[in-house]
Amino acid sequence: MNKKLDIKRIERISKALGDPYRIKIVEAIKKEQDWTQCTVLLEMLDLAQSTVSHHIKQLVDADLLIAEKEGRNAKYKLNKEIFAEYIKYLSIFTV
Amino acid sequence: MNKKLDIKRIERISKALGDPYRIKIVEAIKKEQDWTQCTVLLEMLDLAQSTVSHHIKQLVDADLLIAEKEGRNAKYKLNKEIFAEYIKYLSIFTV
DNA sequence: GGTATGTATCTAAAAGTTTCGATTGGTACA
DNA sequence: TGTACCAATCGAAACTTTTAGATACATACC
Repeated sequence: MNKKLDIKRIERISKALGDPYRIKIVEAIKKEQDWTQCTVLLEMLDLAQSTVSHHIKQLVDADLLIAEKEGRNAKYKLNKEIFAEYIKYLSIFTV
Repeated sequence: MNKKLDIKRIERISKALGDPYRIKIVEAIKKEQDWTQCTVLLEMLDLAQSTVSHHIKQLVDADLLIAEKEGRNAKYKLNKEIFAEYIKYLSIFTV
């Protein structure tokens, strides 16, 4: 485990978090007990389905979200480890 | 102190860190003992002067850098507090 | 099988970002 | 005072991202 994040991954993660809708998505997923259904995110954001799908993809591609399929439904949860790795990287700038 | 970061500020900070040159800039400044001279950053990055100036501005506008003028020279240092606030915000996603 | 439903992908327009060269404005120094 | 120097800003081109509608694709249900 604990694979170091290179500059490209840091960039990806930062970019993924650099959008208000995507921040809302991770905050919403955080609030849920278990997995968050895709439809919950769709209803929450006043955006087209394809747009929400695009935002989710950015987060999944940055490894910030873990996606899973359940029949025709999709569900997501936070990848806490990647958030932790990102924080670990950033912490060098606080000393 | 300890002003909470709102969603707009989080977005700004994330965006500022979402570029490889800007990541290099903060890493370079981190490595310096004291303030980092603007010319050091200019020499380091193979980019036009105006482009480097633009990148620095993104970081300063996100409050990640503190800028100071010294005669006709500019110098920068990391705003450790803002990095710490950002980390604090992100840490909710790791629990 | 056919139809409905949930999500992803494609396409294209609009909006935003990055980049550079040119210009500007301020400070140093002859 | 004039010239050199450093950094910021302006303007425009290239590139990227965001957005929505249309379409595709899989799964569920009748």
